[in-house]
Formats: sequence, structure tokens, C-alpha cells
Amino acid sequence: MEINAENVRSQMRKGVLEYCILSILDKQEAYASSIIESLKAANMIVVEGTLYPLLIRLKNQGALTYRWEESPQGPPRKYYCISEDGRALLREMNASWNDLVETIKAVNQ
Amino acid sequence: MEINAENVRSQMRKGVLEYCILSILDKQEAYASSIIESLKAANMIVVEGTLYPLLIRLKNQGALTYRWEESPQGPPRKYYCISEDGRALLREMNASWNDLVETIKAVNQ
DNA sequence: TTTGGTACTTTGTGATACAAGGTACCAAAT
DNA sequence: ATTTGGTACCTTGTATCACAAAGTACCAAA
Repeated sequence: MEINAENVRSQMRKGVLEYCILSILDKQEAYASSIIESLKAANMIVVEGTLYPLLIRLKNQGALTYRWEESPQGPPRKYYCISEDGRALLREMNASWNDLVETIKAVNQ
Repeated sequence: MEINAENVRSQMRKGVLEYCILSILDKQEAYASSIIESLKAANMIVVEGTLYPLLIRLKNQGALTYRWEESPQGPPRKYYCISEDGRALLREMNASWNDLVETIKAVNQ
């Protein structure tokens, strides 16, 4: 396969998506489409097929809970909410990310 | 599978290893074991089974060249050297990384 | 000639994200 | 009533990455 800018970005995103999801849900609960909007606003493009399995995984591990809520238009929405375990995980991920940023700085010197 | 700190770090590393290798080789040519040492010094632990396929991949794509050199002790060493294409790729990766750092900052706000 | 150290390589596995497609609800227009 | 378009959720198959584990080969000293 060929290395190009898009692929480089895609590969670097691996492993930080969960971190981003938790960070978004730490501010307020949200449903899938709104999470995608938040990520897009931050320049992190994610598609549904990526997000849904991730939310399910985080929920199964106890980092998230959810509740159904009627939509003003269309089908009901699944609002996800971060749990205490999720907040602990977020703190861990935050530390890991900061470590990685420092590591890259060190490599670049 | 379970989320833990080690796994989080491992997943975040994905996609930045090539970037690190190119960055190290941009300073001076090196062979596998010395690259591993450099990474370890920067707190980025990588094992042989990860590094070798990566070096071969970068070489096949024209980002690296190599030459054999006799070792003072033991078998000959394969010294890798970054190419012009490799430097261009490194610049691209550097931009991608800086973008990602900014994106994460944005998500965290 | 055996032993230990160094170096390079390959194979199989688990995890991640993506592309592509499918299911289902709802309301407005026909 | 039925169709249409929009919204929302979910699943399957694929490519890539990093790692674990094992293998091959060179060299020198015991």
C-alpha cells in the first residue's frame, strides 16, 4: 500500500478516537450524530461505521451508559453519558496522550 | 478485550512509529538496534518484530536506502539512511502530527 | 566445537478504523 | 393509505498496524 497524507492522518488517529469520545462526553451527554458533528468541528473526521462499534465497546466496558430520548423529528436517539469508570479512563488516556506528545518532542530533538 | 493504560499507550503509538523512525534517521543513519535504543531513550518502547517490517516497508517505498557495514563484533549491520522522498514524507508526517495535536486540544475544550 | 552474543527476518495474532450496506422510525407529500 | 426523504442505529468484511514468539545466521571467545 502507498503512504500518503490522508493515510498518515488516518493511522495517527488510531487509538485517540476513544479518548476524543470520552472527552466530548465528559462535557455533556450526546448521541452519535452529535458526537460526529463535534469531532468534525475539531477537524477529526469520523464516520458512523467507526463510531457505533466504539460506543458499544465503551458501554460494554462500563465507561458509558445511555438512555433513549424521543427526537423532535425522526426516530428516538440514544444519548450516551460518561460514567465514573469512564472518567477514570479519561484521566488515564489524558496522561497517556500527554506522555506521547512529550515523547515525540524528545524524538524530534 | 479490556482497556488498560498499557493498551491505551500501545494504540496511541500506532501511526506515529514511522514518523519517529524517519525523524531519527533524518539526523543520522542508523541500524535497527541503535534505532531501538534511540526510541527507548525517548520513552518509546519498540521491539525488533515491530521495527524490522517497518524499515522494510519504508525502504520498499523509497523513503529509505541502506548499506551493509561490518560490525566490530558480530554479524554485519544494515545501516538505513533517509532519502529525499523520505524527507518529503517526514515533512508531511510532521504536519499531520501537529494537526493532530491541535485537534486534540480543540476536542479538550 | 560449543557457547553466548549480536543482528536480521518471518509468521501468526489482536486491535483499530473504514467502506459499504442494511434496518427502522417518523412526518410530510402525493 | 402509501410513498418518499430524512434521521438514526447497527453489522459485516477488509486493510493496516504493532506485538509476541520463533527462527536463521554471523562471529569470537572459552
